[in-house]
Amino acid sequence: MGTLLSSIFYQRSDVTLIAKELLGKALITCFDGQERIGIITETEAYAGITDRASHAYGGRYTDRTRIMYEAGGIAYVYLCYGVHSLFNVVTNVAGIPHAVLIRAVVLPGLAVKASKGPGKVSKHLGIHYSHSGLSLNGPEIRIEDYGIHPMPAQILVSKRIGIDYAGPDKDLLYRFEFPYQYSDG
DNA sequence: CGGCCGATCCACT
DNA sequence: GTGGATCGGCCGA
Repeated sequence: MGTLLSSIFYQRSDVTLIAKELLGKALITCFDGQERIGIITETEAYAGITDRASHAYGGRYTDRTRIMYEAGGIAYVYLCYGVHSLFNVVTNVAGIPHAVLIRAVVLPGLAVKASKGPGKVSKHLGIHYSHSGLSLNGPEIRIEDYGIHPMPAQILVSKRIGIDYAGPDKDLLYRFEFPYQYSDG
């Protein structure tokens, strides 16, 4: 049905551009033989070591964050508030820890049900923080282009959520929404 | 090793 | 609008 995204797509340097271009793409998971699809409708960009909202701010390199330093095209998933697994797309080349948080998808299988909130996205797609590091071009997780491409004017731009600790960077306009309504065809 | 805190969500007021 | 749940990760001692 769709076409996989190339490593070139993920490894570009403009993380906000990639965050916008991920809108409308299909995030597909297959765990326990069950395939689930979500069309991405909301993203946030996290711009690496200079971004106070990023886990990699200041070059922080730990067992958890080292995934972000790998080459773009893999998943960075981490546990938030001891409850929620939050799913990110790692971007840029190896050594530059950029990432895009997927905040919302629409789920064709649930008849136009939206899944808003990054914790719910992972819950509905069966993603767990133990999946951090998996390829986005593999049997468990993949992202495809289904030919859904929002016009720039359709994309809502705003501040990121839940990062009030990030000082001046909390006001960066790094959140992107595409008010897409799924319908058959 | 202990303590603090979070890229959230839900129930309740 | 507010507060509690809940626990791995991070940092300081």
